[in-house]
Amino acid sequence: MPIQKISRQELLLKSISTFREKGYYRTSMRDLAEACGLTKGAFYHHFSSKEEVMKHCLIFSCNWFKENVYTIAYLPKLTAKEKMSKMSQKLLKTFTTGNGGCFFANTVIETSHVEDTFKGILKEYFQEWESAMVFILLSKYPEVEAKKLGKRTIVDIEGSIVLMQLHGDIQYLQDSIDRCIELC
Amino acid sequence: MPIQKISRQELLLKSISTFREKGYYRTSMRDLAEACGLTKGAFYHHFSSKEEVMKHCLIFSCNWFKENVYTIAYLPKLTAKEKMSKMSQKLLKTFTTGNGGCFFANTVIETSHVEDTFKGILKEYFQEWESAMVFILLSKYPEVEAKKLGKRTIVDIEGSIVLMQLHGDIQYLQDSIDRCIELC
DNA sequence: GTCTATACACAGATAGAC
DNA sequence: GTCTATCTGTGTATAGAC
Repeated sequence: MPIQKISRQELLLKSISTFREKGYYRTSMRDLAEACGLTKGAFYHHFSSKEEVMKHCLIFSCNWFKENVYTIAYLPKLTAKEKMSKMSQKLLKTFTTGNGGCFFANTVIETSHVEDTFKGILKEYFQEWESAMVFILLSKYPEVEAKKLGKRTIVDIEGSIVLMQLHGDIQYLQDSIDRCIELC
Repeated sequence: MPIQKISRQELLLKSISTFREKGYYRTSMRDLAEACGLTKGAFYHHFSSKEEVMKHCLIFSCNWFKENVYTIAYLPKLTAKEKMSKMSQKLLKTFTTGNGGCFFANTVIETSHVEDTFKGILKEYFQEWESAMVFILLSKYPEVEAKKLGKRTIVDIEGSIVLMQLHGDIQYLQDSIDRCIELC
C-alpha cells in the first residue's frame, strides 16, 4: 500500500493558515490546493467541497485548542495564577504566530450573518474557552463573579485582536493578556 | 434638468447595510445594485468599481459617526457621565440596528491581511473614536490612565460585538456599554 | 439615468488519463 | 494520488439602446 505524499494533518494545517489569513469567502479551492502543493483536482480527492474543508479545519483547530491550551486550566498541580499565566501566554503566542489573528472570531464575523453552517463548532470553541477561564477564576472568585469575569476575558482578548490586526501592533493583545493574568 | 430617481446618500446607505451584513468579498455588485433597486448596469453609472463603492461607504459612515456620535464627547454643557452615557447608548443602538455589528471591525478582520486599500479610513474611524473616549475620561482620570482606559473601552466594545454576533445576544454589548458608563 | 446584452476571468466542482 | 481538461455558474466590468 503506497504512502500518500501529504498527510491529512498537513492538509488541514496549510488550509487553516490560508483560511485564517484570507478569510473563508476570499479563499478559493485553488488557493488551498496550492498552499498544499497540489492541483485543484488532487485537492478534491481529499475533500468533496470547500465547505467540508472549512468544517474539518474548524474541528481540527478547536480540538487543538482543547488539547493544548484549555487543558492547562485543569492541570491539578498548578496554582490559579500559574494556570492563567500559562494559558494566556499560549493564547498570545497562538494568535500572533502567522497572520490572521483568531481564526474563529474571523469566521464568526465573516459568516454568522450569511449562513449557519459553522455556528455549532464556533460556539463550541468559545464555550470551551469560557469554561476553562471560569474554572480557573472559580478558585479566586465566587461563582457569579467568576462567570462574569470569564466572559469578560474572552471579550477583552477578541477585541484586542481586532485592534492588533488594524494597527499591526501586538501590544494591544499583550495588554489584554496582562489584564487576564492580573485577575489571579 | 431631470432629478435622479435615487440619491447618492440612499445608494451609500443601502450599500453600507449590504456590506455590513454580508461582508466586502461576499457582496457582489449585483447584490449592491439590487439593494438599491437598480440593475448592475445602472449601478455602474454611479460607481466605477466595487472598491470605489466600499471606499465611499466607509468614508460616509465614518463621517456619520463623527457628526452623530463622537461629537457628543465635546458638547460643553454635559457632565462626563452624561457624555459617556449618551455616546455609549448611541453606539449600542447603532451596532444593534440592522445586522452585521460593527462595519469597520468587520472590514478590518476581512481585509487587513489581504490588502491595504481601506486601512487609512479604518484607522481614522478608530482614532476618532478613541480621541472622543479619551477626551471624556480626561475630566475624571490623569492623562496616562485616561488614554489607557480609552483604548480599553473600544477593545471591550469590539470584543463584545464578536460574541454578540455569535450568540445573537445583545447582552454582551449591553454589559460592555455598562462598563464604559461605570468608568465615569 | 436606467436598461439589456455581452466580454472575460475565475470560482466550485467533475471526469478520466496516468 | 495526482494530473490535465472541462463543465457550469457567477463575478467584475463595459457597450450601446432607450
